[in-house]
Amino acid sequence: MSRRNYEQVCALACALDVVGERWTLMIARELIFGPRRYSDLLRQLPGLGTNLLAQRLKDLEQAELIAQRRLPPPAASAVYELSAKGRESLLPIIRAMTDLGVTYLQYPPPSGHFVPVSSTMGALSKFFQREQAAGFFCRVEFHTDSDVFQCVIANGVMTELGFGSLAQPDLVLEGSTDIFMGLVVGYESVAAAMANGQLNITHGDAATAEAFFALFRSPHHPMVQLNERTIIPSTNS
Amino acid sequence: MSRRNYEQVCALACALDVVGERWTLMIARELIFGPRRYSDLLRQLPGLGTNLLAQRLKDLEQAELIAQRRLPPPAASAVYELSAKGRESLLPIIRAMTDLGVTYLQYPPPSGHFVPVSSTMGALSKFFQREQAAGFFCRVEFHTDSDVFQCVIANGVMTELGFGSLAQPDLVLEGSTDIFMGLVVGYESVAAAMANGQLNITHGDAATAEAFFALFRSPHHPMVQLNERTIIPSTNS
DNA sequence: CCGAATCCTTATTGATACTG
DNA sequence: CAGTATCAATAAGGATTCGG
Repeated sequence: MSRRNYEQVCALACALDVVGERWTLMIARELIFGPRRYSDLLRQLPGLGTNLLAQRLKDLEQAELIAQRRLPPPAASAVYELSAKGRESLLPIIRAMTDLGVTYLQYPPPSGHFVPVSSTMGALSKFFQREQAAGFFCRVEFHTDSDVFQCVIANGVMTELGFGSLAQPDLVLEGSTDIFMGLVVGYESVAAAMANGQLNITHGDAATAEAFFALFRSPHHPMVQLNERTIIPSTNS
Repeated sequence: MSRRNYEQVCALACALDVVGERWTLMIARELIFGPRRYSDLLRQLPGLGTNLLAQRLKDLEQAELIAQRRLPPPAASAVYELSAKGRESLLPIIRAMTDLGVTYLQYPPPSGHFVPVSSTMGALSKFFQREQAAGFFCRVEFHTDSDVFQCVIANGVMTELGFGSLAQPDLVLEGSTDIFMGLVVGYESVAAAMANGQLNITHGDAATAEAFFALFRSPHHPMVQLNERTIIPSTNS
């Protein structure tokens, strides 16, 4: 009852036999910024059935690309994380894929589309403009309904990007992944999002937030075009 | 009737919506070394139904990753080729994938596995050891049942790798893709393959062929291990 | 609640036959 | 040769259930 595979003497075919099935690379993406639980994965991947997730995790574990780690009691929960091999071999694939994918990304997205946390974090990484950030220091904590993540810029370099909270944040933001993504790609402005009530600054001030999000930009047409539209503050939900 | 897609605001998801379906990247691989006809693709991708090939080609063309070109009469046949965007965005993906895939490649392959021409050519590219080739010059032409391809090493650098014949070859080899692949990864020796009748040297001599294939090696365990087995010339079919 | 396993429906695929 | 049309086999999606 082996999985369907290409049965070719070909490195690409072998790779696709391992990570080419639906959802496999999406699951790997979810693990890039840190270990995640089964239910985290399920929540961040709408449409993925629980049976398939279990299957894919097993396949990835057997391929030694991820590992299951059982947290010490009393946590009593297991987390999945990328193995060293997984990080080394999957990250280049995902990087090359996202380079292609951004050329098809539309913003704003068709309604009903989901904005995963890890995609928002990926945008922070991919759209960061180092040249704009020279000498900049900022420790930012993001809070969504279900996740807390952090981004640290130290002397113009992004030194931290991952889950969890910060000891001494300069800025603590509360909002949905939609809003955070909109701010990163430049579709949304801090002022408008605060006026909407979609963005809450728990710690720090709006000026710091403006300065932080100014460090990011998508180089692609759809977003540049939409960026201009933000001159007129929009009230879209 | 739109294709199933992930419906996420995520560059990886967008990329997978475009090239993540079964066979899509395999078709792209077939176009790396030059334009190919519909029937070439079908022949090199056993198991791919003709309806699916037609569908995938349409999808890739719509995504502007490939283009259909109609050859001038009297050829009267159409070929598919990678577009500039296709080459720029798909080659990094395929490269990253093959880096993963070689770690799972087994040699010799389970029986019934197919050795595509483009995979053999890919092996020539991937396993070429520049350090071993310093000052080497060699123009090699390969003939299989259905294809002719060439590889030129000039002053230790691989300058040509693609379909078609050479004006002044130093070496012309006739054999199956299986044999060529075995020679490239070091599983098969020129002497044994000639003795078997599986390799025919139409032009040039065995010594040149030995010197040429000595330029290649797979760095991975399965092949290294098997390489040692070739000390005992095998008679496997 | 977490981490699956089981059923059942729907969508995609693979193989074959057929057409301009 | 370059596809379309058809249909059976398979895999994915969704709801529900079950054991720690």
